[in-house]
Amino acid sequence: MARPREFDTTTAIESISEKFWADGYEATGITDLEEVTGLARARLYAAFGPKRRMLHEAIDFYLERRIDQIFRRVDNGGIEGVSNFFRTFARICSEQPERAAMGCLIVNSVVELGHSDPDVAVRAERYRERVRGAFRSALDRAAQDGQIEGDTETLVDLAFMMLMGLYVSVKGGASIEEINRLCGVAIQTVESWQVVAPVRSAR
Amino acid sequence: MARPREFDTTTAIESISEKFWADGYEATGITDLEEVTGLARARLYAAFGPKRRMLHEAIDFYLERRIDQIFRRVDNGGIEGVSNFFRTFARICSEQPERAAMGCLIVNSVVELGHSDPDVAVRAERYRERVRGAFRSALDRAAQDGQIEGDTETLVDLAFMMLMGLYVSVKGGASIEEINRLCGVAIQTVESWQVVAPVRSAR
DNA sequence: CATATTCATTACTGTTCGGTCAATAATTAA
DNA sequence: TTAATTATTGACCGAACAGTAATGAATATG
Repeated sequence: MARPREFDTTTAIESISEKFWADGYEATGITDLEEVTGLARARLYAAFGPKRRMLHEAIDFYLERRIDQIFRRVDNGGIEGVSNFFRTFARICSEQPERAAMGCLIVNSVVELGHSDPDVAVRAERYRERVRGAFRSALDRAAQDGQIEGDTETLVDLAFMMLMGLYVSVKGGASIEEINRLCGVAIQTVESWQVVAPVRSAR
Repeated sequence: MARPREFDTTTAIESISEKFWADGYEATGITDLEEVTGLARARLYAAFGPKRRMLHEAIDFYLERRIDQIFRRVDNGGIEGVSNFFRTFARICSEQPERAAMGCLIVNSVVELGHSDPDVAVRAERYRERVRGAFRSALDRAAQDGQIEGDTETLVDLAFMMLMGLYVSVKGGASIEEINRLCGVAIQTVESWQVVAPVRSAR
């Protein structure tokens, strides 16, 4: 081999990821990516390929370094794993409102680009399965412990839909009060799944 | 006044609305709008102003002619009003999969553009209140009829989050089976709110 | 030390973008 | 009939777009 690269591709992708995350795919120009990375466009193209590839790499980074980390705390966490996730969601909205208002890079990308780009679609599927998988394993554990009864998959569906509702809401600029209320409903819903006694609990 | 306009602005806006709806704001060029309307760009600009205004008009059309119509069937509809809404959602996904995959123009716009554009934000708020208002009035009626007990607003929140979850899912290219399952969960959830007897019902 | 290979830099490509303008046509009010 | 007003037309901006070619600098291996 020859001359080594003078910048770290991972930190570059991290910056790119943040930009796409904050502004969306079409609204982000290569010039913007030059700014946030401090790299000339030719360097970006040489390292990552065309703009779409940059998005794909950005999503991969986001999946590995954000989503996976967050949902590791949900995995096998029982009812609390899921409810605490929504608690954390609310907390972040309070503590870092700007960041929270960015929503989720993958949800944003999917809604903006639809399912026409197969490379985005496959990553969206990976995301979906990571998130749902975390909910599922947490609730399976809960079922195993006798914490809940009934069909786990239904509860996974519900948790997933509620999460998407939250992402759409924060992107729409919902107030912190509203987000807190929605998260409260989500938490309350999740906790209502818990069997408190030998007798089935009410809503 | 003077020379009358040779085209109907409403049908033009309808076409524009469909294009933004299908492809998103940034991905839609004025050239695309010329195509779908059959009008030269200068005519579009003269009639509607800049591109952003065209989106605003498109959203207004969408609000009045799509959203309002759909949710009129939910207003004061009781539990059935809400559950039937989700049933209709599932049916449309089966019957018109392409159209269903477009999701919701306003959700799409909000997720793509965020809350930075105040003219989009105010329309998003109007949308939110129309949708939630329909759910609320339906559930208020249900409470009035003794069909449900407990806090209506919580149920409105839940219905809204589930709907957003569905919109994100269809945009992400979820299979018809998956959509049917998610709608089933939504319907099941809504129906679980119903008090079946003098005794409180289980989940 | 030579050279092959990769990287960095700068300038630049052609295209498409949103938006406008001047000229002409059509209409109504006076 | 004329003056005023508005709509249509087609060409036309400058700017921003994604992407590239060419040159020079750095380094690993022979």
